[in-house]
Amino acid sequence: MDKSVNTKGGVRVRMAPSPTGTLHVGTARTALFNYLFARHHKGTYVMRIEDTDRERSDKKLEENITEGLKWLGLEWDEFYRQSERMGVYEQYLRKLLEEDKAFYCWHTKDELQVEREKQMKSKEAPRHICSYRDEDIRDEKEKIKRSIIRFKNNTRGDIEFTDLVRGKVKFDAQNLGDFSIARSINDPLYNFAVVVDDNEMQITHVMRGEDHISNTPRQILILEALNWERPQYAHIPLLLGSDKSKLSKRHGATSVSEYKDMGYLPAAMFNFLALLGWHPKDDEKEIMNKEQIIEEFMISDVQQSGAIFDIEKLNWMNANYIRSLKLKEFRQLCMPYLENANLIDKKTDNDWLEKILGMEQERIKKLSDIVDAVKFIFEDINYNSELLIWRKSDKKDAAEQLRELNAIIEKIDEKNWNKDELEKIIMPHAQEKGDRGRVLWPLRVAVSGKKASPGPFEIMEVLKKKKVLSRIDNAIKKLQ
RNA sequence: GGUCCCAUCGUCUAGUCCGGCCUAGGACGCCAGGUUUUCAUCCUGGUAACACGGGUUCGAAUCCCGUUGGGACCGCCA
Repeated sequence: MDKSVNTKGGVRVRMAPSPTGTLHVGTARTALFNYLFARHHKGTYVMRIEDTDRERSDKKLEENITEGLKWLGLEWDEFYRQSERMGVYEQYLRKLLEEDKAFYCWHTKDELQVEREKQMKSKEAPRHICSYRDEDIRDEKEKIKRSIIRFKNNTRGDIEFTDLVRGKVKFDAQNLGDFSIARSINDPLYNFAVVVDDNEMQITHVMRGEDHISNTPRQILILEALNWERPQYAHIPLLLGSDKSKLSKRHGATSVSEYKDMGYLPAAMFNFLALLGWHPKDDEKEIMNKEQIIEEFMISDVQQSGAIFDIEKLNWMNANYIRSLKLKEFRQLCMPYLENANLIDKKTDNDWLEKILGMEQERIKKLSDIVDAVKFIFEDINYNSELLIWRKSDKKDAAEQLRELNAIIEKIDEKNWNKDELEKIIMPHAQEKGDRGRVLWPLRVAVSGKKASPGPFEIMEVLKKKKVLSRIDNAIKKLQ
């Protein structure tokens, strides 16, 4: 199996999304592999919007795709839109027609459907070998209007190509039939537009999802009819859902924009997606930045089987990236979520906010988690009084500890109100009791209202004296 | 149904091309322990896989054949 990559003369790759849906994470991963390959080989990365289907293409979706790709950091070197290149396709379509390598077919959709079903029933390969393939209707305007253009497939035997991730792959050309290449002379179909563009844009390596593998022989036939050179192909395995079928809506979020909104960081997504189907030579380090990944990426190391999109690992990775954020960056990233939840507004003090966020930075997995995590600081808390009781103690003791704390805290000057000072005063007191939990647990629950939270002193600092005292009062009341 | 692709822990994978270093390594998850008032972090340890059957060979996760299983595609979508 020859999987050697020919990069002589510089590589040119393309990503070719179709604006008929939002940017799917699977598409993003394929785009990422193209990007990695281009950057690794210091080649050119072309972005081409495949919007030949005018009815289904949508500018809004195109924007969702380009925004998503940019967000991930996959910046391109050249940009094209197929809808703006219709003249180019027409030129080559005419050429094929003139050379009798393509023809008009006026079978109706219904006729084709019936034919297909019949073939499937009789265990044949579904294909259309057109009975009109040798008719010349050049001058019959009406008939042309009802026709589509098909490729006249006279090839016998196998079409073989070497796939960079799979090795040799071959298809029987006969099974392809006279496949369609255009709706009309100025309305090309996918397979045709791709071949023309890949040639015009001098694409050296076609790297796309495995679901395109069966299009490859058709594209090879077209390109050979036009006497063009073949690019090298690499079919990337699909991204799968937990049931091992192609990742789709029913498995959960599939759009890059959804993950962005949930608060996954682009660097984490980049890293995670790169590791799905590819692995660096060095086993140990999986947290890698863009430069390291580009440096180590080899298309020949790409896995041949599909990879399941495992949200658990993404969460772990994202938490990792969140933790490594500078506090200020973290604050800026969190603010939209907090504003949205009406927890903060333009007047909220940034230093104070950073203290709050700093408590939770290493506890959350994605930015949107921050809202629930810090809500207790901003809003009144509500909890069951049972929660106040330390596991080795009882209700009476909890109330007693809180009363003692109240007296101590009352005396602390607001000027010295910070977590270090608070700890310096309260810790020795807790230590005296022999079991720090007896004091610290009820205190922490009283100020947080939660079973699990940051430490009491940090919380007290941001809550300020007045609120702390009132929360402790409340807790004591709850215990009566 | 036809064609093509794939097959190592639950998941992502290393090892496969060039058979022995593999009593199969790493990461996520999970479990246990340590640190901590709790949670998270951090540290230590553990759990768990070569789909099956034949062959080739002194020796197979690795090569060959078959079986089984899974997936993708089969449009006047891309």
